[in-house]
Amino acid sequence: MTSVMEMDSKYLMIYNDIVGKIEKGKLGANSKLPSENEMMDIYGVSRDTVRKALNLLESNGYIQKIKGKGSFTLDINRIDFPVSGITSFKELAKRMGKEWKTHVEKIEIIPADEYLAEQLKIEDGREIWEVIRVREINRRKIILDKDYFIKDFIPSLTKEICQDSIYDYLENNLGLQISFAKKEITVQRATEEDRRLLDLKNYDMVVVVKSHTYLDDARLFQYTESRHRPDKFRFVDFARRQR
Amino acid sequence: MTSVMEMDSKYLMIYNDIVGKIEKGKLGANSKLPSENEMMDIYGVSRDTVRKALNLLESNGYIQKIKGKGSFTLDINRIDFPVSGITSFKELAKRMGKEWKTHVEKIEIIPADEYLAEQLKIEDGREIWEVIRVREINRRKIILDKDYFIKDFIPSLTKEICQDSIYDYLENNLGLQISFAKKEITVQRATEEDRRLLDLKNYDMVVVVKSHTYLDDARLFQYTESRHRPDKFRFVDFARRQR
DNA sequence: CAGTGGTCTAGACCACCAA
DNA sequence: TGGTGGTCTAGACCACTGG
Repeated sequence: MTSVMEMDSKYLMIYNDIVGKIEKGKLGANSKLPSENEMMDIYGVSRDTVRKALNLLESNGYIQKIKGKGSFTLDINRIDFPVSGITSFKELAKRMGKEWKTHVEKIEIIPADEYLAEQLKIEDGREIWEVIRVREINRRKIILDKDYFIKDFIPSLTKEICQDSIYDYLENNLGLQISFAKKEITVQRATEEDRRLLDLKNYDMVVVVKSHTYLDDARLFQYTESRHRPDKFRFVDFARRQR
Repeated sequence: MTSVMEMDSKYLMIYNDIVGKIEKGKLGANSKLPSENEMMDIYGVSRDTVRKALNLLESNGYIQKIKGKGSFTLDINRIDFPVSGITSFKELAKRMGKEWKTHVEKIEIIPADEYLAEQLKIEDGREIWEVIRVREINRRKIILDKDYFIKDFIPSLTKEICQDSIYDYLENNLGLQISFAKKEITVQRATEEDRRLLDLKNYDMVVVVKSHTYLDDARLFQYTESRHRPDKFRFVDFARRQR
């Protein structure tokens, strides 16, 4: 209904400005950024605001701050497919610039069985959406996505929405704010369903990414199993050492 | 030489205090934390210091802050094997409380070949340490770790160090500060070496985790390939949605 | 409405680094 | 030594939640 007012804060504007410069190559690898004091003048903000932007850049792997020396861009190749984080297939595919397609195999309201009820932390038999989609990249069916949403959050769901992006619909039409997810990556024997729906070649295993996704107010609303052909799976992560 | 003075800052003390309460179960799932104003009194610090602690808790998946309502603990099961982040096998094994053992297959100084030179961003032929270790858990050889360190950072290396924890040695004896890493997870066909050194049963694939690890001052010093038996591999991640 | 977290400011002192 | 980032403070205004 109401369009979300996108009022970016100052520190986010600085963050986005520098991210842009890094990704567009205006700031090469290992460049020294202006000091925090200089940035105060450049952007006309307080030091704390500058620091908020720099901390975000650091925790997202764009820069490294070194006490007494300054902040430096990292030469990590951030362009290459950071599956880490919460990103919809559509967002990802767009970034990769590959030819892609989604086949919607099933959209149905079902009562939660024991397993799904436990995953979604609801009572047995509560109504949930089951959405099964096959992702095709470069004309090969490579990913099988099985999504389960608690019905209460999503009154209606159409094939068009599922073919485009469900996250897009949730965030821009229903006003739901997706906030965080817990993910688990394992490797399993392929099921009959995997073999039927995917182009598995002669592989007998699939990579399974299970996600529990939560809203802004910490309510769990989605459980997903994303099943990938092993040779086409790649997960890139940036991690900082915990002291 | 000099023992590192561990002077924790105020916000880290608050962070650790709350992490402890959550992990010891003193703060159950979905508990409401005191408000930021209350915490100022409780800990006798300024609001900004409280907020730094809370932001750390939030980005590490311990709590969720909700505007106008408060901060709440998440019921995410943080005990279960968070392979995410940078953690040595020893640290991990200790946490899991399983029976484990490390077999050191090889410690050698070799000249970097073309591939390793590229991975470590050094010239061909520069001296590097090659350390090959097999990790045994519950009497099964499950992980093959192939580590490569730039020799300049590590003058000497012994079997004892490799059997214990190289990270421990680097941080506590050489005074090197490990800071961040870029990781990539893929699945590959098992090599002859994998089959020879691991108990692969009848699996013909392995999960390969490649890491580039960097020091505090953003210098790359390590490249690692960690090769896992597929059924024993599990990677758990906590991710926040990027706005 | 009072209380909450989100942002921003101005100023202070410290530890580290390079010259 | 002067410049850098790291921590901490006190105060301000805002937007959002609840009763």
